[in-house]
Amino acid sequence: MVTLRDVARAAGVSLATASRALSDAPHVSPANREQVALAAASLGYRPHPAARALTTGSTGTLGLVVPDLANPFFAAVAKGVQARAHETGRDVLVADTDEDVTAEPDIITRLGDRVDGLVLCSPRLPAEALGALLAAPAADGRVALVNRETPFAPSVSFDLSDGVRQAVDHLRALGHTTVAYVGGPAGSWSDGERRQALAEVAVVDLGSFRPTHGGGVQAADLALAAGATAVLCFNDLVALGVLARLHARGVATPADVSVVGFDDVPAASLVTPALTTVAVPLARAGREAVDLLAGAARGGDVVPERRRLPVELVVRASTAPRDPRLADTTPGSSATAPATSPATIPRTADPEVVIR
Amino acid sequence: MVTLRDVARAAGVSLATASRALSDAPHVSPANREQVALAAASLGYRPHPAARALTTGSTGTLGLVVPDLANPFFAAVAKGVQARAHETGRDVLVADTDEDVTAEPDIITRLGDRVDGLVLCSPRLPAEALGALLAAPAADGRVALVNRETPFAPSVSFDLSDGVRQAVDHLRALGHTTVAYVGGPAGSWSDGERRQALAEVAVVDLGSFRPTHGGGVQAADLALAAGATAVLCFNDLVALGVLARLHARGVATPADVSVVGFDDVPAASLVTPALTTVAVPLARAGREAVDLLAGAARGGDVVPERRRLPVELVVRASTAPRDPRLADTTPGSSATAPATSPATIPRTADPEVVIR
DNA sequence: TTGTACGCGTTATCAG
DNA sequence: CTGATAACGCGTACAA
Repeated sequence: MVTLRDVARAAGVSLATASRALSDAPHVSPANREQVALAAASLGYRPHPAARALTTGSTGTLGLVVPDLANPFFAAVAKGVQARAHETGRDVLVADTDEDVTAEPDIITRLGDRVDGLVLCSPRLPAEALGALLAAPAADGRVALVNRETPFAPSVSFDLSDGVRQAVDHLRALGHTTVAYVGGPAGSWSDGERRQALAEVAVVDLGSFRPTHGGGVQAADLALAAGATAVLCFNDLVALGVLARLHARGVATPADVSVVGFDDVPAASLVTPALTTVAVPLARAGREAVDLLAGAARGGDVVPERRRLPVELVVRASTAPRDPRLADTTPGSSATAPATSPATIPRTADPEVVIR
Repeated sequence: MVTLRDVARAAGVSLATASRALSDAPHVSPANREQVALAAASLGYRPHPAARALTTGSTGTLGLVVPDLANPFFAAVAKGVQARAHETGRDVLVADTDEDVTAEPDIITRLGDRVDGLVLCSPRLPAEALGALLAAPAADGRVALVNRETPFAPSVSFDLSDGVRQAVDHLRALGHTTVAYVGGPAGSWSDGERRQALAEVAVVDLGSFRPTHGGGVQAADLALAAGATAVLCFNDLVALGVLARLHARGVATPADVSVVGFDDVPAASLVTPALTTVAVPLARAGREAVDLLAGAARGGDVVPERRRLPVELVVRASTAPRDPRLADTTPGSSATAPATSPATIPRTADPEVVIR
C-alpha cells in the first residue's frame, strides 16, 4: 500500500507539505504542489479513508435506511440519494430493515456511527421512537427524513393532499360521483396526509389496507360492494391489486370502474390498462434529502427546513368517463350511498364504509 | 463522545484490559471482564469504526456495485447482499453506476478502498476491463461476482441453460413448434449462457434487444412477422413489453401466442395475464456472494469457486396450448419457416431471423 | 493476568 | 512557505 509518506519522500518534501498540496490547502509553493501531484499520480496514491476519518471526524459516507430495497418506491429514493451523494463525492451505506420496525432503532444507531449524515425513509416507525432517535445529540442536524415530517429534523415530502385533489377532480370531471379510497397503513404519515385532503371531497373511505397487491385485491371487492365507479388507491401496488381483482371478477377497467394509483412506479406504465396515477418525484426527494443534510447545521433551535415537492397526475388508460351515454348530463343525481354526516376517519383493518 | 479510555477509567483498569475484555480476548480476569462490560454498557460506549479500521485493517463493510438500483433484478440481489451482510455483522456500501460502464472501473476502485470485500454485479462491463480490475493485487480474494463468471474470481450465477431448456420443453409440450427467442445485450454473459442452450433446441433467434420494456415492444412485431406462436424473452421486462405490444396489436395472449419471461421479478405475477417465467434466486445469489467473500482467501492459484444456482420455470397464465383444437395431434408438421442449417448466432442490433 | 507504549495513515498546530 | 510533532481511538506486542 502506498501512503502519504511515500508520496512525500518521492516528491522530496515533508508529510505536512504533501498533505497540504493534495488537499488544495494554501501555503504551498507551486513547484512543490506540482511535484507532489506528480508523485501521487505516478505512485497511484489513494488516501486511506479510515485514517482520514479518524483525524477529520468525517467519513465521506452517508447512510440510508429503508424498509425494503426491493420495493420500487424505496428503490427510487435510494437511487436519488445514491446519485446525489456520488455527485458530491460521498458514498452511501444502505440499511434495509426488512420492514422490521422494532429493529430499526438499533440499525439506525449503528449506521449513525459510521456516517456523516443519515437519510431516513421509515414510514412505519412510531413517532415516539423517531423522536427519541432524533433527540440524541449525535443526531443533531445530521439526519433528514423522506416522505415524512417531524418538528425535529429537516424533511423532503410530497404534496400528497394536492395529489388527492388532482385525482378526485379528474374522476369527478369524468362523471364519477361515488369514488372510493383504499387507504394505506393506519399510523402512516403519508396516509394521513392523503386523508386530510379527502376530508374536503366526499369520498367513500374503505379503510386501511396493507400497501400491497394483496391489499388491493381485498379492497376491490369492498369497492364494488360500496357501489363505487372509481377507486383511488394508496399506491400503485394496491391499485394493481384492485385492477387484477376487478379483471378476475369480470368487471371491465376502465369501462365499468376507473382506478387511480399513487407514486407512478415503473410497473404502473407497463400493465394493461396502463395505470392513471399520481406521479411522485421519488428520486428527486432522495437527492434533496442529501442536500438538506449538508445545510442542516442548525445552530440552536432554528426550525428544520421542510420541503414539500409537487406531484402530478399522470392520466393513462385506467380511467374513463363514468358512462359514455351520460358523459354530458349532470352528475351526482343518482348516488347510491346514503348521505351521512362526516364521522371520524375509520383506520381499522376492518374496513367500514362511510361517506365523508 | 465516549471512548475506550473513559470505559477503562470507569472500570478502574487499563486501556489494554478494557480492549481485551470487550473483544472477548483471553487473559482477562472474570471480575475485570464484568466491570468493563458494565462500564461500557452504562456509558453507552460504541467503538469508533474508523479507529478500529485503522488498526485492524478491516472496516466491517462490504461493497456492492450494480448498474441500476431501481431495476428489480438488481434490487433483489442487493436485498440479499444486504441481509447476509447484516447477519454477519457488516454494513454494505452500494454504488449504482447508472448503467455507465465507462465509469465503473473508477467507482469500483474507489469503493474497493473502503470495504473488506466487493460484490460485483456488472453484466455489461467488458471482460478485459473486469480482468484488469481483478488482476490488481488488492482485489485478490476480495471480490465475488454475481450473474457472471470469470477465471479470476469466485462467482454465483444461475443455470440459465437449464432455464431455457425448461421453458422450451414447456412450450413444445404445449404444441408450439415455432418459438422465437428475444435476446438480451450482445456481449452479456447471461445472454450467452441462454443462447448456449438454444443451440440445442431449434428456435427462431430474433437477435439482440435492449433488456427493457421498449426492447420487448420492438421484438414483438418481429416475432409476429416470423410466424412464432410462442416467444421466450431475455427477461421479464422484455416479456412485459412483448405482452403489451401483442395486446395493442390485437393478438390475444395466451390464446394466439404464448410468452415466457426470465427472472420472475415481482411485476411478473402482477400483470394480466400473469407471466410464465423462469424464476431465478436473485436474493439467494446475493447472500451466497457474501459468503464467498469470506472464504475466498485463496492462497495462490487455487481455482475460484463457481456456484451455479438452480432455476425453476413458474407456469402462470401467459402460456397455453398452441391451438385447442389441435392440442393432441402431432405437432411440427406445419412449421412455416424454412429449415436451415444452424448458422452463427446473430447478435447484431439489427435482428435477423434464422432457424437454429 | 495486567499495564505501558507503539503504530496504523492523516490532518492540524506550531515553531522555524 | 515549510517541516517537525502532536493528536485521532483503538489493538496488540512486549514487558512487568
